[in-house]
Amino acid sequence: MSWTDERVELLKKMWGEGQSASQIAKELGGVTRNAVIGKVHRLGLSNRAGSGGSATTAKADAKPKAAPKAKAEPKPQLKTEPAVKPAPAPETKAAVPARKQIIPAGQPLPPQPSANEISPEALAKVNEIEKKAKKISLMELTERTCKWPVGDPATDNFWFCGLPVQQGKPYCEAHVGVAFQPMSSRRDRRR
DNA sequence: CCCTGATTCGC
DNA sequence: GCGAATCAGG
Repeated sequence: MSWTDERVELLKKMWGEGQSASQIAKELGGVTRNAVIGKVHRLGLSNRAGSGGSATTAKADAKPKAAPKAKAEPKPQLKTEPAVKPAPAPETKAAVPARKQIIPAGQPLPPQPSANEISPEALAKVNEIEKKAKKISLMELTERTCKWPVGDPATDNFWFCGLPVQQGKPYCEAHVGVAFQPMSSRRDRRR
């Protein structure tokens, strides 16, 4: 794969939007994130518009041989929020009323406050991965384990999914699928 | 361990 | 110019 105009365009666009190199690479296909980063640098747009913060940028030191070269080209651009809204994480749902079986083990209805319609596909997916779930305990939760609760916390039939989370999200892909619905999951019921 | 971007250097 | 390998930080 070569860097055609279109691919470069997409690269620029995504980079400008703050997408990570790996995401860009994935989107483009046929290239690794290294390639993307390399290209980004060659294009001279290494620094993104004053992003607040993360990035390990500006680090050219402690390296054996390296001529410090500062190449900063201010690139004006508007940054539009990608609309990544944090969703309420169920996490530690403490309060378990005296009632027994609140949640049928087979069908998790976690954080959704209001009745929420979840696409059947997503649900099916969840049920499937549920089998593969690592079924970890609260103590075993880490930043990278899916924190989707399954079962009744009041019983020992309770566990967390524990599969690898989707980066930046508290859940694995399948659970992200049901936790974050596009917005209107309603199939327009023709009326 | 997962991810990020940065840099170097052989091709 | 390209990008894998490597580095460095979170």
